Amino acid sequence: MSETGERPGRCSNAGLRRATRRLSQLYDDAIAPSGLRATQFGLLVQLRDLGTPTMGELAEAMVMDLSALGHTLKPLARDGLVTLAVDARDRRQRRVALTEAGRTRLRAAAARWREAQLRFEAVFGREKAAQLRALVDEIASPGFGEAFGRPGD
Amino acid sequence: MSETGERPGRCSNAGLRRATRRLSQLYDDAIAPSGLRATQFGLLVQLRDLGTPTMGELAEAMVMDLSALGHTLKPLARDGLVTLAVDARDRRQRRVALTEAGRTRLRAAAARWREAQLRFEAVFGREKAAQLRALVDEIASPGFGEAFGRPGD
DNA sequence: GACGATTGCTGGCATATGCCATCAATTCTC
DNA sequence: GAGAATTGATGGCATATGCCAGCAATCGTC
Repeated sequence: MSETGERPGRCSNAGLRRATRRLSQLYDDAIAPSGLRATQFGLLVQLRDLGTPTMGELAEAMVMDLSALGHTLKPLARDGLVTLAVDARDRRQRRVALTEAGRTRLRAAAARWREAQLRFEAVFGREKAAQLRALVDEIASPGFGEAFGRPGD
Repeated sequence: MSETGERPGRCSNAGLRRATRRLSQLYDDAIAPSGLRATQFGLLVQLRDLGTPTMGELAEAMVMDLSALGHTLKPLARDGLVTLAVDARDRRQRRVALTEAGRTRLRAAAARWREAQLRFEAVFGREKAAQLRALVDEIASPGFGEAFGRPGD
């Protein structure tokens, strides 16, 4: 039984990516008619929850690179769903905000998202969906990166 | 207790994406010195396991869009790590193959990957890592997309 | 065995992400 | 308070991914 030794399992990262591709596809199919990608939907939800965060705050909450966030916001800003404004206190910072158009679009997408989410929970099982959420949330938590040995981040 | 009703949890898709970003970052940091991205590493491992699959077969195994696979292979082919060859039986098909250089690079990356993987399992916990693998593998499985209502795929 | 349907891949376009170099604004230090 | 160090964001470049519109090859049918 050398199975209990140091042998690592198959790649967790690759597995996660595969699942993400599949799931994004399913959510995208559902949300697309509203004019938002599933990714953008997630970003807008986070933005709505945070209010008017700075780019840095939003990036951290999204577990996203700051520049990546900037790129991702571009089409949303272009379409008038979000705005970027220089912060009065610290003019280096940009405050991101959801516009009225953004809120409207978000509401429309949310209805479709809800269906996809319920369908996912029905197909995958509520229990497992909850387990999965707990596991990925832990990985996404700020503490995890540090524990792994990526200080700061 | 209206909690047991139809209310969906937070977005599984968004959660999965966040975790994927974080984890990819950690694996990337570890693997990068070998000259491969974590994504490319995963692709080459899959390729090694399949032998000389057609693009379609590889795409399905990777849960990836065919054209996305094509794009992803381009830098690898450019660097001489993989080759694409017309299949003799069916000239529409392209057989993908790992070159010697590809194998060598893969071996180098595998050593680094192994460390990252063991570290992940140590930090996250073997049990939970295994649970996560099982959950994401199910989502990535071909049957899941169909069950969700995305026939064919 | 010609023709239409199907299959497998490529190319163009768009978003998703990340790294690094840079620039601007703020803070720290003497 | 001037200059150094730090912080917050942008721009350029590269990969990651997906959709759709071709194109070429194969298959099926009469």
